[in-house]
Amino acid sequence: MGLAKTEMFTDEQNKIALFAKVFGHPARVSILQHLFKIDSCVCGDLVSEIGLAQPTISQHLKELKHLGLIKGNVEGTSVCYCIDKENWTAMKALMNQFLNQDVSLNNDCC
Amino acid sequence: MGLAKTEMFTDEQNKIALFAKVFGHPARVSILQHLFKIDSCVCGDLVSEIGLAQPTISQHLKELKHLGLIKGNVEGTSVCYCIDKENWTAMKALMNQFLNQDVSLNNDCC
DNA sequence: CCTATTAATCGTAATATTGCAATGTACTAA
DNA sequence: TTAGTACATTGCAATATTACGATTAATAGG
Repeated sequence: MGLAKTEMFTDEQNKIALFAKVFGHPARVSILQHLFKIDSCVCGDLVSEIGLAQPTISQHLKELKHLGLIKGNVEGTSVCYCIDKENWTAMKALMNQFLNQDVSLNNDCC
Repeated sequence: MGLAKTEMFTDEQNKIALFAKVFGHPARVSILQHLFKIDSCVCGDLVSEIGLAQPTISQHLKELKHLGLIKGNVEGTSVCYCIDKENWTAMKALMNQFLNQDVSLNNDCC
């Protein structure tokens, strides 16, 4: 199928999965790290920095933008992309809640 | 293609992507949350709890196990799955490092 | 206007993921 | 031994993802 049955899960579970999915490709991890590092960016930089073809980078940027994690505005012939701080912070809170579930329980059956 | 070019990224980036990918499906998020909640589990519980077919759950468990996030031992006819605390903690550290990148920079170009 | 530059979009091939029916395996109980 | 239970594996159909060449759209500079 290749189609997740999202209707049987909670909104929270689906939201966590959506964010995680976008981090599930090293190119997008790399793009985000680069945006944090240089704190302002254009697409061209990313193409030479990362080494994938321009349409491929553009597509990854689109996915990140679609989830609201980055935003971009046109600056002449190039586009300036950067992290959307507000949405990043909200995403971080959601993910931390999931990741920081209490691990110190007594499930010593394994 | 459908094939990520992992060789052009750092080990860290690939590792983050691998963990994120496994969280990129709501069924696996749900399984992990359930394992945390009841703090000991068998597969049958999950099948009735989550509502996907038994082979599907089994496959998701396999992926979680492959990354070391859960472990399971056979208990008679059933299998007891639970969170692998040590690996979970290590994964958490890696993901937090990625998620907690400093957001308070002055990228006010956007 | 014409041309160069930059990035988005389209189209498509290769591969991966999801889900499940059918089947297999391993153990338990009678 | 036989039957039942619990889970894993196999095989396959439907769909999604990744990557990129070719093209398009938008802007800048002459």
